[in-house]
Amino acid sequence: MIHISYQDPRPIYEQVRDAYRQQILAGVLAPGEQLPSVRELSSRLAVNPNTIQRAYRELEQEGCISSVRGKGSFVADVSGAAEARRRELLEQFDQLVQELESLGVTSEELGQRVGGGEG
Amino acid sequence: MIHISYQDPRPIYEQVRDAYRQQILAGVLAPGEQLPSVRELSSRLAVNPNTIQRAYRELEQEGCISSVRGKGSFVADVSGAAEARRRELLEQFDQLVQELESLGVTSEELGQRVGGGEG
DNA sequence: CTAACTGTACTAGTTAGTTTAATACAGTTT
DNA sequence: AAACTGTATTAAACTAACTAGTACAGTTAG
Repeated sequence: MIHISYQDPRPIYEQVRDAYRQQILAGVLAPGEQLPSVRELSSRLAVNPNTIQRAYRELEQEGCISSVRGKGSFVADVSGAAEARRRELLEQFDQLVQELESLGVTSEELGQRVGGGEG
Repeated sequence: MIHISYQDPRPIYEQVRDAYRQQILAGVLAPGEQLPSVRELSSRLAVNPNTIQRAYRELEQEGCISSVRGKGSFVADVSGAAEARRRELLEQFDQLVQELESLGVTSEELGQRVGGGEG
């Protein structure tokens, strides 16, 4: 299940969309697996069905899910969407590295940080 | 000078605030240096003075600038603000690394990426 | 002191985005 | 036929961002 927070400044539909995208692209939810229906999820999260529908619509446009009238919404085959997301995050990564280095953080320090506990 | 974009979904005051914060903490603008006045910058960017004032107010709260009634706004001594910003960006960095690794990007790949052209 | 600059505060109105609400239609399944 | 599914539409409420106008307070140059 996913959670939403009213403390989070992001709109609800973005929280729902981002939470499912993360789980789907990470493989937590397998291709073909069914998502809760628009009405059921809106009821569980105590928000309006339109809010959930917007999240699902954007997930479908991204290629993360496939919605079929009368049947439901299902996790899609996401190789393409995963690659697009990877590129997007790597771009953010490069920008972040650049700003951190302008603040005096060294490449070595960042390298150790991604390495975890290897060196 | 800084630029704003009406294509950018971020509010104008955030664009102004973030642009100056970046330049100030990177040392592009030296401590003591005077910023354009609220009225002058609002005129140059063709936005309302209130919008600029909000950006300046937040920069002052962050410790990046110091505003004095009647005199103007000046770049502050930013060692504290820089350290706070560094911590903030490193937290974002860690989250980004975690999400990238959940997409199958390896630590090695990210390490090479921060290193630039060293390997 | 006056004029022209500076930051700051306040109120009001507009606009855009988010969310809710209610309703309706279309396809699937039992 | 009934109960589920996604989808579309319209209206309203609410909030944040932005604009507009005005006013006040401190500084500086004449």
